[in-house]
Amino acid sequence: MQISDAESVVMEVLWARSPLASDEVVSALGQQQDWQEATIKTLLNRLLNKGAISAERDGRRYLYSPLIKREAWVSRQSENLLDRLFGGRVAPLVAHFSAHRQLSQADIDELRRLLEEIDHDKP
Amino acid sequence: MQISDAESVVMEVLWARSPLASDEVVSALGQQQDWQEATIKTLLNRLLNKGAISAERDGRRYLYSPLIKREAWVSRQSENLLDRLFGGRVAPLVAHFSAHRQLSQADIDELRRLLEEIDHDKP
DNA sequence: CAGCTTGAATTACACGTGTAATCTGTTTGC
DNA sequence: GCAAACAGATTACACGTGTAATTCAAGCTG
Repeated sequence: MQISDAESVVMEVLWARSPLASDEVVSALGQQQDWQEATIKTLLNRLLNKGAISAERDGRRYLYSPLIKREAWVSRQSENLLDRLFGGRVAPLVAHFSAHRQLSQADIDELRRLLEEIDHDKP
Repeated sequence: MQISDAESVVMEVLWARSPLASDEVVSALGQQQDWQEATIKTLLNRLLNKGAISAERDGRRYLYSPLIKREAWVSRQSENLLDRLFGGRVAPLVAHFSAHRQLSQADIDELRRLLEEIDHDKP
């Protein structure tokens, strides 16, 4: 199942909190997105048809919840990019960022901690 | 400038070796891609119109070369994904992979080497 | 009961993209 | 010189997407 860019913005709202009625989604997006209500309704509908979210009746309206997990979606996206751009390897990606974007000291520290953790968890 | 998925496949060929005539691109893709010649011609043309590649006349045909650098394109793609999925931070991305995909020992070693290198280069 | 209001569903429409087929103009073989 | 071949240019066409407006149905209000 494919989730478009605009749709993923709506998904993020529902991943953050759910279930939500459509007008709650609208107001959650009000700040950051310059969309008409109708646009958001369309996106909710498309997500519904795709089976990415569910709708539970609540009186005269629906409450929407994600059906797919953010983790799964993030995995698909990341692996896709990793495969296409870095031969499926993580290290070259990190190397790329270290060459092109400042990795903050905090980033580096966190990565180091991560690596140790991983090592300890390994049998 | 936006490069679509199909277009990027053609770009990869030209990034690997250039300049190339269209039929060379076709045969380079013959193995991995199941496209008609006409399709590849279309993609070359679109890339040309977008200014992503250049065409230098060579007798009755053209030789195509990339105008944008792979590095730049990779950067845009990666930062875009990182921003959308991981709040723009590298560490959470690595954490995600370590949780969801086996990081091989080779990966881990390489990451560790990378971190040391970075540390030494830092003032 | 007859509108108003309000959610949701349906319809709209332009644009990029994937995937070609066809046309056109030059070159080359007879 | 004329036909065949071939490279590039133009045209095609369906589908997803971004971005809505319009319509429909069901309560709510006076």
